[in-house]
Amino acid sequence: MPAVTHPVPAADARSHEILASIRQAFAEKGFDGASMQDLARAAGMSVGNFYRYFPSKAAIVQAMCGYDLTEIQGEFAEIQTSDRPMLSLRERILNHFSEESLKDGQLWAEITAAAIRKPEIGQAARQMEETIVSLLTTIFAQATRRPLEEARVRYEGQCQMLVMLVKAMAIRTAQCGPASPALAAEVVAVIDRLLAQISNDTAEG
Amino acid sequence: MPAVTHPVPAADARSHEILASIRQAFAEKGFDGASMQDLARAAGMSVGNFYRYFPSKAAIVQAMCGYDLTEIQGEFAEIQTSDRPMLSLRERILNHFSEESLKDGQLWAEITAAAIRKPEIGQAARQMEETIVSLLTTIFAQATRRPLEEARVRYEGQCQMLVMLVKAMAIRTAQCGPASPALAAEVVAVIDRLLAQISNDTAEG
DNA sequence: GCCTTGAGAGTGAACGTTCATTCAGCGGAT
DNA sequence: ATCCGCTGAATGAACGTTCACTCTCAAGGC
Repeated sequence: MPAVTHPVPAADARSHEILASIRQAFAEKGFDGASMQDLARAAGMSVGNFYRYFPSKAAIVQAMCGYDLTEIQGEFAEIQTSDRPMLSLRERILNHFSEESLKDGQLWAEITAAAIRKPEIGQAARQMEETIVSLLTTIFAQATRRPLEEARVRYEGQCQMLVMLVKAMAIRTAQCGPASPALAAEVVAVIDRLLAQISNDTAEG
Repeated sequence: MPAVTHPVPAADARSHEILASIRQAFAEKGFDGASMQDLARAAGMSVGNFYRYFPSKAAIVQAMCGYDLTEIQGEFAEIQTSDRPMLSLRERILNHFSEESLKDGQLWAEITAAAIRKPEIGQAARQMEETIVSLLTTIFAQATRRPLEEARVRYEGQCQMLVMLVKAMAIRTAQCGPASPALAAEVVAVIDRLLAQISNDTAEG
């Protein structure tokens, strides 16, 4: 197995399976609310064996972040190879609002709260956001035909705004149910304005 | 004492004192992370006595929401009686970004996570948001000289967007530290556009 | 003046439960 | 015979909650 530079290796298939099966239990009970017994039961194994995979709850969250991150990187790879990356990006973002985000929002609410309390988790969560910002930047650089470094400083605010908005919507959906059409329209308008602003900001004209 | 219609009376002075003194401890340890012993110690009293004021952790959060809500209602009252309510509102919103929001963001991250898990807390949190939306609506109705009912349906999306943005920024600040100037500029731009849009939407021209 | 009363604020030990964590031991493969 | 993946009972600490108790003090009878 190649040594990974991530803070948590956890890349093996079994860990992924376990992570997938405890995801819901973890989201429903929260970081402190979910006991190791709960999680082991959700994973369908004994407590002792569970400890062989995740020595602490923080490790679970870190691994979960890593897991989600690779998924997101895959999504971005698809976006980048599509023929209209900016449109494809928009579509994926809006997709996050309509479906499945109930579970995701709950999980992210928990992770966010835990990230503020536990430094190790905070680091993982922050690294996740930074990576997403970086992936967005790559797409924006491509779309505007600007060097990556220039795009980084030029679109920093927009990237962070996008990440914050998507996360806020996911959490809000988990808390209040699907957004009202009025709110959805407002959010889409902000996102569209933001993306259009970047699309019209190409180098050389 | 007059009967209050709020779900949680908790309006007496001693409860307020206790709430203020456990606020930080609660935010730092989280809903499940903070034990009743922790909270009693933070309040400077014995466990037994603490239970006389708050029979459960959910009751603490509910009372905390009620407490914050009256504070916010006071703020809105000041805004409403100022000579330029829309400007005053803008100022107050931006104020929330610069200062003190570290502690508030942490607390709100905790409350949000807990709100998804525990229905009683979810109700309190949702009621809080609804009240704020309602207060915003009142100001917007006044500024546009429209009847309240019309303003309610007309500005629903904008109000919810504002609440979501302010909360997201507070939580983000607690997690990542003060926002970069680029992000701050982006958020302020969205808010200004939103407020300007409403200011220019007066009835009769 | 002085004693009695009782209600309100406060205490902290005690209860049974659940927690994170460990580890002696199990069956099946080699 | 020996490894290996796995089990689940065991451990002590910490948990939420209760309760018998003390302290303080104002009211009221004598």
